[in-house]
Amino acid sequence: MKEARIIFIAGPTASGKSSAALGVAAALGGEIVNADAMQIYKELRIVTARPSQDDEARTPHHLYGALDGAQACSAGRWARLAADCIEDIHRRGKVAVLVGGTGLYFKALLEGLSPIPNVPVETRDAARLRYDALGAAAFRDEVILRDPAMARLPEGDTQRLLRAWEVFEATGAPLSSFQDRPRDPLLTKPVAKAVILPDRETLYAACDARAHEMLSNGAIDEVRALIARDLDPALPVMKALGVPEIASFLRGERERDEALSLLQRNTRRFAKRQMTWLRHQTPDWPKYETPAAAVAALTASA
RNA sequence: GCCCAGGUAGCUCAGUUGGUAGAGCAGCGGACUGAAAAUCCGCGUGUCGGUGGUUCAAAUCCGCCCCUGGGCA
Repeated sequence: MKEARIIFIAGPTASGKSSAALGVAAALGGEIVNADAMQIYKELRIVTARPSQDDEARTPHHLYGALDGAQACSAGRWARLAADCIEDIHRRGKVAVLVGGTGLYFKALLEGLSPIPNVPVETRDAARLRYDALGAAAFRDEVILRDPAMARLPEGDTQRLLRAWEVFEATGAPLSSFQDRPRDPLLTKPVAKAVILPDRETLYAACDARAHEMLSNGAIDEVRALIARDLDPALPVMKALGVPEIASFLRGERERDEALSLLQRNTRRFAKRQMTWLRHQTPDWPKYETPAAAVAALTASA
């Protein structure tokens, strides 16, 4: 592990991975790179529980608040940004500590994504229009006609059906034909990995506490400001946990307490999904129950 | 102490004239290839308060006991 100058720390929300990253970076002389799909947008510092300005002042942080919410990030885009960051950090002679909860992002960097050309925004919009025009069932039929392998997708899986449709529309080739090709990893250097998987009860309590704290510490103003921008509701930033819940409170559709318990529940469910993903998709990553244990393991042989 | 009303899933409750139980919420399991904090798929998880009795059969009927509300003392 001594030669690993890239460190990945993954874990569900509220598992303490940010503090683990700080610990590792401090011990090894590292810089931190965000691997979280929502913390990359600049609008939501509080709602996405980004590292504090103090933390950022103490240790260099990258890809936090790096993009405007008016644009959509993607696994591919993030992976390229992250690869560049890692290169820069290494040029400075530091260790790159990547930390986040978006498993797909780590996977995209580590294993690469199938080589699919960029789909223009217009095509993406066209997919949505087509979906609205045809309805879920007929849209799925059309996708399967173009790419029979997509028959595995249930009618309700709008996001993947849209993706299959737009890739065919943009390239004239079925999505599965790209997915069958070998992927090109963006990283070839050795990586030390850790997954933080806390006890379920502890994690849920942390989720609840975090949501509560957010709401009393500016999350509402933050979401109000975001809404004022009047962005396309389909944009990722508009779907960050906390945005829909708080927005409905701001519209007067529910009480503050209701919004809080809804946010708490949704946060717990999200954490559960992350745990499932991490359990099954990272079989060879060492698992730790606490951030401290992960830090200890990652810095032990350094 | 007496009189009511209740004790059924983690919670709130349904449960017709007796046929070993079901909703909502919570929860659990799983999938995951460029919007992944997304998008989906699946699953009732139960000493029906306890104990005797009636009955072929009791969450349902009867007795006693325990517990929780409320009322009267």
